[in-house]
Amino acid sequence: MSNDAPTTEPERTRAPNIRDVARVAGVSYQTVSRVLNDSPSIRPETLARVRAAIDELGYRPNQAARALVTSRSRTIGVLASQTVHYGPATSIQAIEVAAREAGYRLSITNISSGDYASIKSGLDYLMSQSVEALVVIAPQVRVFEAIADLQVAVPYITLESTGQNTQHSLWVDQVTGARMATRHLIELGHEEIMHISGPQDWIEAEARMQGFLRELDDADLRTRAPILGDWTASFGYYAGLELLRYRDFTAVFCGNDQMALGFMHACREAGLDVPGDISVVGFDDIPEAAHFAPPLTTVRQNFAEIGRRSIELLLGELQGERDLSHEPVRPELVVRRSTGPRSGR
Amino acid sequence: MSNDAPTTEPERTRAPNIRDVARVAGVSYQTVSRVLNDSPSIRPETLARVRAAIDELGYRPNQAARALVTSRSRTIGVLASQTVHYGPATSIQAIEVAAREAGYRLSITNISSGDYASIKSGLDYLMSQSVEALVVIAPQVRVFEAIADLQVAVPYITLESTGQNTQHSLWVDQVTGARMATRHLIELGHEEIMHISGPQDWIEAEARMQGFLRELDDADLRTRAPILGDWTASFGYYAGLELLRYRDFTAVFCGNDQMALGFMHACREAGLDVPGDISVVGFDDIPEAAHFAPPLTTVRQNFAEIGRRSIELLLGELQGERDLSHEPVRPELVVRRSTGPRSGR
DNA sequence: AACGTGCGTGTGAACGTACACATGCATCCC
DNA sequence: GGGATGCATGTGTACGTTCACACGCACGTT
Repeated sequence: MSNDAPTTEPERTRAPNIRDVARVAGVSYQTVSRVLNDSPSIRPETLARVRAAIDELGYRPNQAARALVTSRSRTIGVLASQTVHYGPATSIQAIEVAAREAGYRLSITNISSGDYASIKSGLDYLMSQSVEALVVIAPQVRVFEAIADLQVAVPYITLESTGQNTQHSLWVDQVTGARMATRHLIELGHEEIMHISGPQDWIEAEARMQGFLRELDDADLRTRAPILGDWTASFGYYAGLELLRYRDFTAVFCGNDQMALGFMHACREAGLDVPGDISVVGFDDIPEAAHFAPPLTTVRQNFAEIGRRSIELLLGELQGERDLSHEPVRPELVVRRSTGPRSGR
Repeated sequence: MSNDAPTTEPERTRAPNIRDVARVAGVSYQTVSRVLNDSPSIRPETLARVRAAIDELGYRPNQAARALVTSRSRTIGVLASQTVHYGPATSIQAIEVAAREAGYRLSITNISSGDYASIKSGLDYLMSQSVEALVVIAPQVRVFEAIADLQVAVPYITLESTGQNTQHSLWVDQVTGARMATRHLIELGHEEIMHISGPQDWIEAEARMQGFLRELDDADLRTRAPILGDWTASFGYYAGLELLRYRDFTAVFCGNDQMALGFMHACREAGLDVPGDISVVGFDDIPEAAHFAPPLTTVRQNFAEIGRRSIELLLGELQGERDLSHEPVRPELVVRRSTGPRSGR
């Protein structure tokens, strides 16, 4: 049956072993193991022989076996919820780069919904992979319950904060960011300001809303109930169509850039000028925001920085450092052309 | 030093074993194993006892040990390159959902750059994780060399195609999509059409460019050298500023929606109306495209569908199916308001 | 000359699980 | 009524690796 050309094909039945390598190199398997783990005490000559054998056989260490005996997977778990979004995706990218540089890999799992079972299942999977540390980019409130319930035994960090779990959190100060955005509008003379928020069970959405409300409060301006959206441009559009029927406001602070885009679309359709008639501020500063019509004033979050630092902290904790002092990352207001002084209506 | 409250903390030294569970349940470890693997022949009573023991100990099967002995990881590897982009991210999301439903998990690795070493390293990692199948969403040309060189022994599928490796590819027909976009412009009377393309080593970019050129050729229209961009809105903007100094064209086909956004921004700054003075078509139909100014005519790709089907095919192949007949997915032209008849200049 | 010391290397165990096989027991058929 | 059959469960072994320890050897020291 073996119609294959009778080349040097070595009976492809099973992947080469550490012992196979040892046999070829003429050493014991332990010596091979030492080579793999960069042991210092090994003769250069032996090292070369082993390396040659590895190449010859195309040997690749079996991670499962290694993980089994060491209980170290050299893997960092990521629990995410919306990897399609620009922010999380950017953070994850930075996390991967930082992890890779430290010799770690990522195991990413998405939770399908924000409910408890889904979160627990995702966390469960990561723990059973024996990840050594955990980054949580699933900004739903229930995540914290799940982490507590499962008695997560590895260092972990969440990329958002409810303000209570600061020890294990690293976050862009959303409240401050929202206040900056709101103050900017106030300083331009706006007094009737709307807020289109994200979903209520998102920590960021809640924080941005709080910042908005507090800043208005401090300025003794009327606060009005924010609209609860879903982060999409479409929602911003339809919310805009609705809101603009009354036009009892001169500025809008949107929970993210996409909703701001949709809202500005609605403004155009209603024949209103941004910023002439209505000022709009977004949040996130996605790369496209600079090219909206008009270019969007927004609050920049350094997602990559957050990702990098989370790995830095986690790695430190893995090496026994206990001093996890970290401050919230300050966001930055980027003023473009979607905001202007209140029109003299 | 242990200042912890002396609660019922159960000597946290090591995670519970399959044998620990067996001891508690009063059965052999093999019986526990059977419960874990849904073996049919087990008494309901025993089953319940084992389940109870599992819950009591908080036992979680060790995936590394399991993978070691079975050589099955129940994991599908994903080699990606730009998970920040909407398309890949959407596909990955769909892949994860489909994989999860089939009891599989994902191991995603990003290649840091398009060079061979980076691709090989990523592929290497996935293979050493003993993934059972592979989805490649890294649309760089060199990926195919790497797959061949490493003699990837598991079923794999690439989410793009060079036209030669159709057996292992599942793809949206980019050429047809580009032709549809171009024909749309031609039918509107445009004769001088520019193309702002993606990077040359991206398979999609190349295919879209080919479609564009062929359609122009079929219509006996003048073809001109496409601009090679980098997919970003900023590139579209600066390319637009440059191109509009001459204005020797009346329509632009952009390689993706982001570049189209940037280009339209440049048009506004140059005081040109879209579509009055210049028609613009994008590619991808990202969710924001419907809210651009003006809403963008573009070519929709069903990224989620592609993701779903890739898992379907892979799972079929894992179960021995050899008939991997699959057709390229047809894209769809979405006409919005960024295109119009050629102005009578 | 005997001895500790360090280096380079080898031997036995262990990690936690699944598979092949063996066992005890009840049931069925001729 | 005795052997074949099926069910529920238990025993040995293997997967590929690392860790703790043991070993032999060439040093330099006392």
